[in-house]
Amino acid sequence: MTPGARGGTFPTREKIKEAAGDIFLHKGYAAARMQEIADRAGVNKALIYYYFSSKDSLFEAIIREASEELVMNLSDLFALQEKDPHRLIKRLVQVHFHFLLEHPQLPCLLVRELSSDNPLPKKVLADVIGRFSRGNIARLQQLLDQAAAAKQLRRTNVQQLLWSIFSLNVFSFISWPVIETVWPEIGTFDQAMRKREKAVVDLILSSLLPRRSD
Amino acid sequence: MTPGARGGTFPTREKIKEAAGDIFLHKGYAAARMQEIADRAGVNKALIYYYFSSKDSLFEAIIREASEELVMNLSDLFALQEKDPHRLIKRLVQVHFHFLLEHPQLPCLLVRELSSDNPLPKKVLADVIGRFSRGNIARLQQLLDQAAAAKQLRRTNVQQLLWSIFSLNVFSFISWPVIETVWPEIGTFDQAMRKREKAVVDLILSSLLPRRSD
DNA sequence: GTCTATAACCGGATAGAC
DNA sequence: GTCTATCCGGTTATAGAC
Repeated sequence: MTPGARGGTFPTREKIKEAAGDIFLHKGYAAARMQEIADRAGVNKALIYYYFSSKDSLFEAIIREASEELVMNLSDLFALQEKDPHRLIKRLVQVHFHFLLEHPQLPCLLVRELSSDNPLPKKVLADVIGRFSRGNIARLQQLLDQAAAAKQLRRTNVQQLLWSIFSLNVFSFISWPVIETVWPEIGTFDQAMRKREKAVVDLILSSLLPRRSD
Repeated sequence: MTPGARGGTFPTREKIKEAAGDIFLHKGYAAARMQEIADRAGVNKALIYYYFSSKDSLFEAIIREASEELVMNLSDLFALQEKDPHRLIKRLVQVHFHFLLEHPQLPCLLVRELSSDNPLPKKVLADVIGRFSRGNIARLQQLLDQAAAAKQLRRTNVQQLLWSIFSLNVFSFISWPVIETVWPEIGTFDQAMRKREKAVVDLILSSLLPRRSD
């Protein structure tokens, strides 16, 4: 029987997954070494192959798990049935941003692997976003259209808006190593990210409001 | 004597660099294979080592060259001495976006390598951005402050603004493989990027304008 | 379940002929 | 300058003892 099939807890398997997450996230697939994963997990390298059939299948387990968590977070938000688009979008930006705070290296990993030959990360991410989109996007566009008709917000394309939110949030984390280097006075990671979250929320919400000239 | 030291043209060396650019950009450093670079360049693998001492030095040549080009583009823009901050920022977004259109894979490469152990990409990029920043940023902040004092624009932090522009533009390209998959009705790469550029310019400029409530 | 030992392979780099 | 042939270290993966 495959280990893990019966549903108890498997500390060794979990330790390996945790270690693999750290290493893959930090190095990317190609540069990650099974020996290093084994060392960090405190187990023998051969033991990894007892639980996972190959480097590939271990990698898949890692990214699939992280992606599932994001979908759940976003779905929870929409389940709240917030009616005010302004507040909903503010929360959307914040929920996404805080998810990234919990997984600051995930965006780098996905970006690294998205343009590689390995089709797996793209498949997983497209699947995740696709599941989130179904329903939620149409509903958000409807709220935006109503608010625009009432002159409360500018007319806005929901896909471009989500693309922008996604870009601003994810890239805040991806670009951190560079920002830290070229702009040291911004302070520690935590300080900088608190400021950054405010700036992103402010940018997105400002762009939604009607202009003085409207 | 090192090949290339006398300044003539070196078609083979150039062919290798071009091929290496394609492969490194597509795969990242660790996954790139010297054999594959040789095949694409149409030369023997050993010949690469005649022109470049190692995989490392070939990689450095590639990213340094691309980065230099971006700095030149941005410096040209600021050399124009545009006085209207609204127009300057619009041009800034567009120049950066069009540079990325010419090098659509560069952002992915830099992101991939930035979080790796190789310190080179970070050094190169920090150097490039640092050189652009010197002077230009202070001047832009001054223009923004003047416009804010005259109530033409909202009060804006220039670093957060540049961070946002950088994020929106770069991530448009990085996320393309995903966007294309989850949102196929957006059309071809060219069509989508034309629309995306408009959306980014619009988002940034909207956020700068005073709100109706100000 | 966990280990040691090793097979099998791959890829960067070099030697040397032409 | 360009090629063929090869070396050598490192990495994934497996065999088999305990």
